[in-house]
Amino acid sequence: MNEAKPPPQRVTIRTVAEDAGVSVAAVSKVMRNAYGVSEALRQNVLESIERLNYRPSNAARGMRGQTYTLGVVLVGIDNPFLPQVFAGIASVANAAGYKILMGVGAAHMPMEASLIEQMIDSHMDGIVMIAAQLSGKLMEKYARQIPIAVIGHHEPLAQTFDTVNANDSHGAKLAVRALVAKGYRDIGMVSLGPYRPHDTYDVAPQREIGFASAIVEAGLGAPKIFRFDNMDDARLGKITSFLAGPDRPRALFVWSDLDGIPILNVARQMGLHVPEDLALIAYDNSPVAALPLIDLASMDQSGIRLGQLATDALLSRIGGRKAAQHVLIDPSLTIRSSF
Amino acid sequence: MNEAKPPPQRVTIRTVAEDAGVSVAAVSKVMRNAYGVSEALRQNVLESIERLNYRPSNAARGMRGQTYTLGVVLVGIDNPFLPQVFAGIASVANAAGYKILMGVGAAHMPMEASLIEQMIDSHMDGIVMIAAQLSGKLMEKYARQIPIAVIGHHEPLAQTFDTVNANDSHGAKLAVRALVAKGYRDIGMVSLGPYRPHDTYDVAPQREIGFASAIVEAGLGAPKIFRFDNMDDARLGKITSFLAGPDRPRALFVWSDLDGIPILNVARQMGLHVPEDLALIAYDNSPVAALPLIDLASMDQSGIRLGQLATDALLSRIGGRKAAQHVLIDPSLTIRSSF
DNA sequence: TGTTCTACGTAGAACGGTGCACAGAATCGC
DNA sequence: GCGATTCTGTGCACCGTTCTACGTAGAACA
Repeated sequence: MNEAKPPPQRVTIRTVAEDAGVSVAAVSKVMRNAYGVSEALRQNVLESIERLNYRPSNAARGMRGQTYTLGVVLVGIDNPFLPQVFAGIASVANAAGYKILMGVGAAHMPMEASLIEQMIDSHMDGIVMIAAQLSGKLMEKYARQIPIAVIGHHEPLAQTFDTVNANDSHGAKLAVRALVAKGYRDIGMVSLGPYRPHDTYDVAPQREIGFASAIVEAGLGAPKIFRFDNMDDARLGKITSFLAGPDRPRALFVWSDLDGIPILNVARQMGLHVPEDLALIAYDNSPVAALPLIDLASMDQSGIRLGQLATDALLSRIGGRKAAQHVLIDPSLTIRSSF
Repeated sequence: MNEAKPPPQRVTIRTVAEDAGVSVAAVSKVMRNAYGVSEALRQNVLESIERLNYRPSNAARGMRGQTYTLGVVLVGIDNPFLPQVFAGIASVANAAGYKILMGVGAAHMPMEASLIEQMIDSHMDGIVMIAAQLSGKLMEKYARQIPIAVIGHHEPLAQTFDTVNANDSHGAKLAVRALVAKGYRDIGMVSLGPYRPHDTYDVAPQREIGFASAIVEAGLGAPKIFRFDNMDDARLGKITSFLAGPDRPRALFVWSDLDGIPILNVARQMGLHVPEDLALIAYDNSPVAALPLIDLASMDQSGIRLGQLATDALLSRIGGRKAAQHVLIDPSLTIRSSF
C-alpha cells in the first residue's frame, strides 16, 4: 500500500545549505555574489550547487529581490522587423545575466495592458515594449510600477519611461529626397489608416510629418497621403482600385513593408511595371523586401541597434537612473530596383 | 525634508482583506472561486477587489498553487509558420483563463534547456514547445518536472510528454504524388542539412522518409535527396551551383518554405522558368509563399489546429492525465503555379 | 431539548528565497 | 598586548499567496 516513493523533492536553497554545511543565508549570498563571503565558503557552496544541480526559484526570488528576468512585449509575432530587434535585446540582456520572456500584444490595447500587468505580477525587473499601442498616459502609469523602455513610439517628453527610436520623420524625408533625386515629382504616400489624431507619437504619423515637410521643401505642392484601413478585409481590393484609379501618383512612399509588399504584388499583377510605371520605396527593410523576386527599396532602421539601445536604457534604469532618456538614431535607405 | 510620500504600496491580498473586513483566506478563496464562500461574502470581497484594483501576485501564487501561466518555447522568432501555431495556442489558453509567456530557443539546445528551466523556476503550469531541438531524453527529464506538449517533433513512444504533429511523411507523399500526377518523373528532394542520424524524430527526416517511399511506390528508381548546410553562409552559392549543375532534377520537393523561397528566387534569377524548367513544391505554406510574385505551391499543416491540439493536450495533462497522448493530423497541398 | 450535520470563515503554517542586524573571529594600529 | 576595526557567517523576519485543520453557528433530526 504505502508506496515508499519519496516524491522527487525540488532541491531548494535549504538542501544546498545542508549539503554544504552552512547557513541558508550564506548560500543566498553566493548565488547573488553579494558582499561578505570568503573564497573557501564560496567554493564549498558552489560545489554543492553543482552536485545537487540546484537552481533558485524565480518566483521565490521575486518576492523580495530581483528575478533577473526582463519582459518583452511585442505587437504581433508576425511583424517582419521584430527578429532583428529581438536579437539586439537578447544580446545585451544575456550579456548582463538577464533572461527574457516575451508576450504578444496582438496590437490590441487591453491585451498589451494585461501582459504588462502579468509581467509586473511575475515580478520581472523591467519591460521592453516594441511598437506599443498603449497610450502615453497608461504607459506612464505602468512605468511607475516597473522600469519600461519603449521602441517605436515617440514620446520625447515622457518622464517615467525611456524611448528609443529611429528618426521616423527624417527617414521619410530621406525617402522623398531619394525619389526627387531620381527625377520623380508626382510623389504620394501610403500611410497606416485610419487616421487617429491622438496617435501622433506613433511611427506612421511621424513618417507622414517627414513626408509632408520633404514634399513642401522640394516645392512639390500639397502632400498627398492615402490611407487604407489596416483591419479591413477588403483592403487588398481597395489598394487595387487605388492603383487602377486616376489618382495613382508616379511614385509612392509606403509607411511600411507590411503594406509595401502587397502593393508591389498587386501592381505587378495588374500589369504595372515597377519602377517604369510606378516607383516604390517602403519602410523597415524586412527580409522579404530583399528577395530578388520582390526587390523592394526600403528604409532600414537597424533593428538590432534599436534593441540594444533600449535594453541598455532599461538596465541603467533598473540600476537606479531616474531621469528619462530618449534616444534617436538615423535610418538609412537600402536601394533596390523598385525606384 | 521628510517628503510625506507614502510609497505607492502594492495592494496585496491583505489590503483587500482589511478593506472588506474579512480574513486573508476568505479573499484567497474568492479569487480561486474555491468551495465554501457565501454569496454575500463573495460580493463583498469582489467589491473591495474592484475598488482597490487588486491583482494577485503571480510569483507568490506560484510558491504554493498554480500560476495560470503557460510557457511557449519557440525555435526562432522568424519562422514564418509560427504566427499561426501561436494563434492556435493563444486561443485555447486564453479561453481556459491561462496567460502565455514565450521564450526563444534560437534552435540552440543549451538555450532551449535554459528556457525550460527558467519556466520551471517561474512555476509555470505547463510548456508548449514548437519544433524543439532538444533530445527526447532531455525532454523526458524536464517532462518529469512540468507538463510538456511538443509540436513538430515526432516521438510516438514518449511516455512523459505529449506530441502533436502534422503527418510529415504522409505530407511528403502527397507532394510527390501531386508531382507524379502532373507527369514529372525526375523528382528530387531538398532536405535540411546536415544529416544527423539521431534526429530521425524531427520533421525533416520524416519528410525524407515519406518522400523516399513515395518515389519507390511510383517506381521512379532510387530517391535523390540533396542537403545544404543550413548554418552555412555559402549556402546560397551552393544552391546556385546545384541548380546550374547537371544533377538538377526536373521537379523538386523542398522540405520547407525556408529553403523553397530562396531556391525559387535563385532559379528565376538564373533565368530558369518555374515550372517550365523546374517544378517546385515546398512545405509550410507560409504567407510569403502565397504572394503573387512568389506563388509557390506548398504543403499546409494547419498551424492553428496544431497549436490548439497541443494546448488541449497540455491542459488535460495539467488536469491530471498521466498517459501520454500523441496526435497526428493530415496536411494538405496548396496548389500554386510553381508546378 | 439535545445531538449530529453541514456550510461558512478563520488562524496559521507552509512555499523558497532575500536582506537586515548582529555576533564572533581575524586583522590592524600603536 | 589591547582596544578598534574590518571581515565572515548566522538567525530571523519578511515577501504575498495557498491550503490544511479547525472552530462556530445554524439547520435538521430524533
